[in-house]
Amino acid sequence: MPEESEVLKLERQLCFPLYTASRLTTQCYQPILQELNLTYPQYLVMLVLWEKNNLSLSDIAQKLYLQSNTLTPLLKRMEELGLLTRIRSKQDERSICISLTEKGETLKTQAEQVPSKLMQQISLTRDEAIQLHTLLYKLIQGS
Amino acid sequence: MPEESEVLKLERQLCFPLYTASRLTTQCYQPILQELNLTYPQYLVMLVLWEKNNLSLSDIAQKLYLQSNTLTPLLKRMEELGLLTRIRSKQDERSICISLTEKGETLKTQAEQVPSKLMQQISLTRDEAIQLHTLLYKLIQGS
DNA sequence: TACATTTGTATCGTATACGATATAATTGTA
DNA sequence: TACAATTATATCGTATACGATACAAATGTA
Repeated sequence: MPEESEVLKLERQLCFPLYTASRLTTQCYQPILQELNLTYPQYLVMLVLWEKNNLSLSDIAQKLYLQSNTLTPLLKRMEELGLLTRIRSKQDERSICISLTEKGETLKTQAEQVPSKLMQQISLTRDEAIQLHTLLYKLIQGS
Repeated sequence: MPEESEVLKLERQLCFPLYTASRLTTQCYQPILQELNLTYPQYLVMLVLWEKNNLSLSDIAQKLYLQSNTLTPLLKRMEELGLLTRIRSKQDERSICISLTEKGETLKTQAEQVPSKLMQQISLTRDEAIQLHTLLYKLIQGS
């Protein structure tokens, strides 16, 4: 059992490198995504929609583990940017259907360069990246 | 080489689980830290100060990879909570010395329960946690 | 069919993050 | 020693995050 004075050391925590690696990685995206005029969370929404268009807010929320209080304003900004439309569903008036505009669809071609550009900046081998990927998903599944 | 249509899949990205794991882990802290009346970034500042008191803002910034535009308001709030003091250094009037108050020092005892409480909620084995820790620091060092 | 419950979004308030910029103190240097 | 460059914080604007709550539409049920 470690001493009391040890358990609170910053370097012993798992959360801190998680939080920091996430922030610094997002910062790595910034110059790349700036060319697409997207923020990082906006890019995530685009990834979801490029994969499957015409989703409800709650579909996106579930895929990204985000809530309406984050997504509603985020999607409104993306609508203002002309990337997508937000239309009330007729089957269920509570639900909102998010669809890519042509501009949003077209952006995908440029975005295809993003992942490789990012991986070039990252100091992990391919194997380490896969390992990290696996561990992170395990952590997420348990949350 | 993966197909174009594959490279943008959400599940292929490293950044997304990193971002999500970080957010969800921070959410795990929330009920635990609420007992200490601390937010997660405030807790990080406390970890730094419990380890070494009387640091400048830039010392803390360097350890947490944060900037003054994040730390200044954060530290002001913590000052209002009575956890620390912010006093201009006499040797260098540009610098500000952050010191724990007695209340801030005392909180450490309660905080010693936090790491184990958190680890109980996490779905990783000890080995996996160590592995993840190592990979994350490698990622951070390269940023 | 009234009505309580659930569901899908939205709103509000607060606390980060961070790029860009400002400002005052300090340092380096001709 | 004037003065340009650097350094340590602070301020501003914008965009998330998220707990708490509101609200209307849909659903379940007596």
